[in-house]
Amino acid sequence: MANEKSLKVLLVDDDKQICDWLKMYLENEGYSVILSHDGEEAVVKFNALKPDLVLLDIMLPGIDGWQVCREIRKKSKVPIIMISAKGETIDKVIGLELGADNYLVKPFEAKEVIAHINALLRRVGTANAEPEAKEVRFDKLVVNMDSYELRVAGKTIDTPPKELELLFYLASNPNRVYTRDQLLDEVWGFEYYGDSRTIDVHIKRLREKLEGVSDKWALKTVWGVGYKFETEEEE
Amino acid sequence: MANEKSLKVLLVDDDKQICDWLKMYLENEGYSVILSHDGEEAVVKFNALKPDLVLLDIMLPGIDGWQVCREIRKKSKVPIIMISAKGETIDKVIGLELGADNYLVKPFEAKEVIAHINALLRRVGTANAEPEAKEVRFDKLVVNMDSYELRVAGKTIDTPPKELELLFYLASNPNRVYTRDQLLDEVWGFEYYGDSRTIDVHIKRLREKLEGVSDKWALKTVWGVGYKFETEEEE
DNA sequence: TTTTGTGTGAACGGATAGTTAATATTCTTT
DNA sequence: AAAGAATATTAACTATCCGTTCACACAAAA
Repeated sequence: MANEKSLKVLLVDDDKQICDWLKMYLENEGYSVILSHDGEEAVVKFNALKPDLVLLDIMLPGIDGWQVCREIRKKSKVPIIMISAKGETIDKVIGLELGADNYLVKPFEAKEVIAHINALLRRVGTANAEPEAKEVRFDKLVVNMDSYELRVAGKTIDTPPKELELLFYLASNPNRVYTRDQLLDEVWGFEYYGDSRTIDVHIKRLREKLEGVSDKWALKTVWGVGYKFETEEEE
Repeated sequence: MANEKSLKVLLVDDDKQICDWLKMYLENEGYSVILSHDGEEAVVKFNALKPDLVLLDIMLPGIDGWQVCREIRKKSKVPIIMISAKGETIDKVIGLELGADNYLVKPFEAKEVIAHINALLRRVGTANAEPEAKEVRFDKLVVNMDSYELRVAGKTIDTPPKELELLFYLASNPNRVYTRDQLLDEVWGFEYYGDSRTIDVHIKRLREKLEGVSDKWALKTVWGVGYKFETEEEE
């Protein structure tokens, strides 16, 4: 059950009371919630924050929910659930034809909304199962996290998971220094508590594997700070 | 945008009047409709006819809609919309948690149902875009899921279904690692709860059957992660 | 030099996978 | 419907891997 969801939900409704109420329930379910009380702002926040799902009221000051839905659909297939006090069939049909995935009529219980969100994300999750290959490439180096493979000069090198994850993380953000604690948080996981010298050992083993392969990049120590994947390449 | 691809909808409801009424509207929209008035029959028809979407009433003679939903979800991710006169939140939540994609409360207008069907199929459509290949081939290996046959170097090898399904799934996405949980979700069905060690045993038996056949591919263990079908072929 | 931080090798121990066999379940056959 | 066969799952045990820690050597700053 790998359902660690810190998924972002954009909640758009001019009724601030409902917003706060729903926000509480959603956060309680493990979602992080972005609030917006008008259409303009909703579109801006959507573009900026790339939420994983949108809860969209129709009645909004300024541009209405229909319009927001249209705007979002121009660029994105993000799951959209419309929520509205208007329960007429024609409204539902319009909403769904505009590209919404569902239409819930107020008033509703929080449980219901959450169940719908979960169901929709479950459906989408399977659909978008494999977006882009998680892979970084530099001169003679390929780290692929789909196949958990490290290839150096075309040759596959057997590498334990933690080493690979560490290398992938560093190489994903080249030239940026990370402290040992940051690496433990990011690669090992937030709740992990252990000796930060573990990092050193993994770095050492990676260096052995990558020794003398290329002069275009390297795992560098930043004394007193941490480690970085250094490169001059543009990739 | 009436997509004229004659998608099959399985409509399960014991109320024959509603069935006929909905059937008419659906066919008018270009869907072909399979009717079923009880749970047993629904499951049988589902397995036999592989509909593209299921409309499922809860109140049924014999096994009820919940049970039918569970049965279907054991094997398939087909879109399911529950339709019921019961409008309680708890019913909706249960339905959605059982794996349904949506829940509509009777009475409703046909337009609404159709809009929901279209919306859901639109959402799923992106996923099923690729016509599912029922056969994968690699050097000396053929896995055919129509005939449920495994052929190795031209020779048919008797293989139990689960083993074959597992191999097929892995080989369909070569070089990609799947955790045991993912495999249980994808091959066994997402509502399945079981010991992930089961996977190991199936892998072992597959390896016995495939041992030494080709050096162009292999079932590989990725330690601490899961399994993958590894190959360098372009297929 | 002192102090603090890093490199390195070895070793321990827990987590993970392999394997076999027993049990449960499903499917066939009568 | 019951018995039997085939398959799937679980359980128990073993083998192995690799993540972690420790100790000490070494390097950099002050």
